[in-house]
Amino acid sequence: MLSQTVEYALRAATYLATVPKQSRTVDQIAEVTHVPVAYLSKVLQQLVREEIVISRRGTGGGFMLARPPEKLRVLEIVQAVDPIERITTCPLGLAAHGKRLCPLHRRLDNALAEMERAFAASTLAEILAEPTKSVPLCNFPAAATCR
Amino acid sequence: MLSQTVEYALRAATYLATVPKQSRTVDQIAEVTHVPVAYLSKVLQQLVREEIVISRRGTGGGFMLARPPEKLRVLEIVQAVDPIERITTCPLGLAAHGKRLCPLHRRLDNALAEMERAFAASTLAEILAEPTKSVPLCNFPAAATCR
DNA sequence: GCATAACCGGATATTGACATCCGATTGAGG
DNA sequence: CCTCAATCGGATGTCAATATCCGGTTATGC
Repeated sequence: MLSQTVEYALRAATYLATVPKQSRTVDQIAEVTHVPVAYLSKVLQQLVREEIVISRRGTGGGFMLARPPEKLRVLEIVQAVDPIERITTCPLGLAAHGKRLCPLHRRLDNALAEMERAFAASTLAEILAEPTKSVPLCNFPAAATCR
Repeated sequence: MLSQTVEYALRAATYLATVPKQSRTVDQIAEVTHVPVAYLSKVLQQLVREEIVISRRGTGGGFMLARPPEKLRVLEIVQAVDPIERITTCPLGLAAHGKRLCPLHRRLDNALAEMERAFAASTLAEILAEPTKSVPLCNFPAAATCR
């Protein structure tokens, strides 16, 4: 339902949000987020192209959020790596009819719209600010307690 | 986001709902729904196993809804062919911690829950009953007007 | 009981998502 | 300007989703 790539991108972004304005190398991010390092590198490149993240090469380089966590919504990260494709025309491969969807596809598209809304509703900052008492599992920077 | 298989299963089920208690052959269903016939056959077999649809072999056989359209929810068809996998434990591959999700995965799972809710909200009967005036595109049995 | 209609199940492409590898490029620091 | 650290980009490998094919099985009707 949600692609691995989205999951990886969100983990990376969430981690970077815990150290805003600082950069981390692919290897560092991979270790904390448990994402295969080579693939994570590709995912981060996508985030760079979409200007979610900024990269710097060379010594002391790495990846850094392009904006403060308050200004980064989960939806933006999803759309950057694996966009939610809304249904805008009848998928039956029919040419000559307008933009109106049949009741079935209207409902499917509504469900997709719900997803978008849900993802647009949170920023990375909100995710990190959440109290999340009682064993903050999978939570950064408490990653050490997570294994 | 939604798999082809789900799309195909829903088209087939929606079509069968327009002729409840009657059976249609794979070829008939494939023609109306514009789904590749060989693959549709596999999808229908899945629906048979999940008791969404009943099959009969031999002359006059085919596929038929197992229940009246009022009793068939979109969600059931989705779950039959490509189940929505809710996030029940931290996906970071960590063994020794409970069932509690971190804020990030809590939100992702909430989005999945929204999808489930959206799909559970409609029955096939409701989809067919919708007024859908003004060129009922992609709509059965007006399939002829659809091409 | 034979011919025909239709689904069933297994074997086999094909395609895109996921993943790896490595040489090229860029930047920092002495 | 040389070395080292790090990303970048292209080539390649793997696997599950999609899709096809066909022989086997079951049911109908004569």
